[in-house]
Amino acid sequence: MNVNEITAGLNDEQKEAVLQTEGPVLILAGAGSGKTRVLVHRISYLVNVLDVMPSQILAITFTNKAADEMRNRVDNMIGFGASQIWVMTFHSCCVRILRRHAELLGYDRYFTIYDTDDSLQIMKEIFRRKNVDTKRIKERAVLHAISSAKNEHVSPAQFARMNSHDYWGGLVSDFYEEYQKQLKENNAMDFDDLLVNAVELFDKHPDVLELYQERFLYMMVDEYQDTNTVQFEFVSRLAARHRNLCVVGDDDQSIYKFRGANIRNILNFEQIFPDAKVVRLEQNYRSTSNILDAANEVIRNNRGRKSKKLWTEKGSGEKVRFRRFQTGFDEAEYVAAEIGRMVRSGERNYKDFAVLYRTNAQSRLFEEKCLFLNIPYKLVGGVNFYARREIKDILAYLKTIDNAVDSLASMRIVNIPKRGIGQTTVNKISAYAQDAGMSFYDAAKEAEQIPGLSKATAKKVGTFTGFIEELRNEALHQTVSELVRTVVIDSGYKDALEAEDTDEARERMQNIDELISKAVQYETNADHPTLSGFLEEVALIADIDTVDDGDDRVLLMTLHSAKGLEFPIVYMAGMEEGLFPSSMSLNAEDSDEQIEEERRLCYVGITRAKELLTLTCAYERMTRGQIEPHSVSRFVREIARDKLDQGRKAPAKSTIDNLKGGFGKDMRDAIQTKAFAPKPPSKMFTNPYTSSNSNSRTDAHTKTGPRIYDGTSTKQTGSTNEMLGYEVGDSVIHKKFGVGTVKAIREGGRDFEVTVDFPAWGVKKMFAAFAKLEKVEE
DNA sequence: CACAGGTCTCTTTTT
DNA sequence: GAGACCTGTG
Repeated sequence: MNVNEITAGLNDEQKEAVLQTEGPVLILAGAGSGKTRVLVHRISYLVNVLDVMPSQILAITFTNKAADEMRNRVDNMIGFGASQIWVMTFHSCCVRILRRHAELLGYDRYFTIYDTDDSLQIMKEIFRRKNVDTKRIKERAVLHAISSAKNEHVSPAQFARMNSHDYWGGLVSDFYEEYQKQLKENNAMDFDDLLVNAVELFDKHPDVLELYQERFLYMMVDEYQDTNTVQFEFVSRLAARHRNLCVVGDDDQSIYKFRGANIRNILNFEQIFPDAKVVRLEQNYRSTSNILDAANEVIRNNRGRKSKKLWTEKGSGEKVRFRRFQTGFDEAEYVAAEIGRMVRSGERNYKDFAVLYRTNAQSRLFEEKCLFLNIPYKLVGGVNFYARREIKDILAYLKTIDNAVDSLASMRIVNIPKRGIGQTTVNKISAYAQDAGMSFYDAAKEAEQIPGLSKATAKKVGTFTGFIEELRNEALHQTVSELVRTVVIDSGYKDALEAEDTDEARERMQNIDELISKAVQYETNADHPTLSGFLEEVALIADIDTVDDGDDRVLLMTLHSAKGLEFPIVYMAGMEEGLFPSSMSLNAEDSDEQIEEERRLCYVGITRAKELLTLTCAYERMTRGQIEPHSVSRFVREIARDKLDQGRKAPAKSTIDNLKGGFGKDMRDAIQTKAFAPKPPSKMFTNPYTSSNSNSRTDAHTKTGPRIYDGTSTKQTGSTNEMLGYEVGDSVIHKKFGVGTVKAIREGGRDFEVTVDFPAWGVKKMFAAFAKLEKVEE
């Protein structure tokens, strides 16, 4: 490949960014300006034209998904040798380096990586030991303070020097030190430590730093606006020698301040590197001009930006739509129904759509409506797969096998499944371990010597440690996936779950099966699969990384998760003051700054859309179980009225009225479901775009179209239909099991026990209030 | 020691 | 509304 081939199809600025390989380079890449493309072509140019060895190139991204995508495109473009290029996230890059040199920092190479939940457990233990009243001081607040310190690369000692003058500062210094001590004893690092320790390694061992400085002739950092101070230090130390550092970012898309991102890294790049070349990519290849205009109108309300004006050659496209609904239910219903309609009409696939919102809590409404309308979706974020209890349990076994020093892991599983080892026993072992300066697991191995433990108890503990020792032997000649299977079966975990015989237990078992497939996947992909390697990959995975672009489904996710992605059709939901921008930002002391960050988030959201963008909001929304009125987000108002397609105004109808009338809570719940369910057209909030019900009624494609709630049925008395909205013989939909037929309804106390036959799951008995079944028309 | 039932707290965003 | 934590009982 020659230069012309590599730069073919690039615009002048993109070409410049590709060819400007020497020295510091700042690429200010507006949304949708083709920055990934530039980076990929730049790497190709380095390798194919300048004959740089692939192993001398380091490209850093924030998410695994971004790294994978870049890796694939690089592979396709340069082929042989591409795998030698380090395309990694900050965290995985640091881990890779730290594994190799962990001993120099007093860790061993099998160190474990703690997630936020693990950190919280450690902090809780410290609170207990120090007898701190958790009502007055929150563990999470302390952890947050520690994390901020780490992001600024402030050590416990430095922190103490700077902050010990007041009570809070003194307390945090104290806990910071203790927390670090605890982690080190467990041979564990948290997310922030990975960066901090990598930088520490470089600072304390110049020879190691030199090794990597020599190696990486060319470095590229993506999403530079979201780097924090340690990340900056990491990068700048590595690049100090050859100074071929190319950073790509957009200050308008800086949305991770809460995580320590330091926007000055990008704003001051030219001060830090006075000889930096600056390239601006301002042509947008993603969105129509209407969408781009809306984005520009919103973001221009921020101050202190790098001057930048995105433009496009694309046509104007459709106007940005704005729709306001009575409730969040109506909003979700509208969105889901419209998606369903557009897919059924054949103009779109499900994967063309994304629904973006500010908070994860909003996802439930959309999930429910999608299920209801049989729309395939993938929910990104929320509870991470790897944070689920059963997964953490199994991983704790693996961690104990791999790194017996990780006391958090061994304490977690010593009585899982139940072995008759209670809290008292755990405390005694733990105290013994503390005194002897050993790990929990090592102390457990000496159970019979621990004072206060009965013979019988010591024997139970011995069974546990014996089992772990067996597993260690197995680990020597079993693959990771085999080992997971062995753990699940031999520990009795599987039997315990099966004995429970509940839906929840079955779901947990399914998750474990999924973990096994992930292990298999890891074994096939990794060059040298190891247990540590698997644990590491699993620890650093983000939910967005699991999105497969090939699947045909709607994506539901937060605005934060959507960064870096694009979709033909985007819905931004919950455009309301107090939700977006969040009330937190409105009430904060540095409110102005925080609102600017929210505005950048809004900008990110708008610029995800290629063809059609719909902003939605609700008059009233249920928060904390309470319905509260909401006004339209300032961000919507910042877009000139004539640029918005506002649909047709509809009369407001308060759902609160529907709830009045002295019902008990159960009754109210039952009614509430109905009140929010699709209503007959005559009663409905009518907007030309929400009339999905009348459409789907005649739509032959819909096998399980939306239920048309018959308002007259409330006039009947005493029937289950009135109470539940369905009766024996009806088809109902369940959140998890899908559509099934009601076989029986039995009144039991305050609730109904409903028997439903689900074709895919068999016959289930469930309580109506809990199962939230909804009738579907056949 | 295990479990059930009640109480309290918290919801911004995440590698 | 959901999850963690506490408390009392078997």
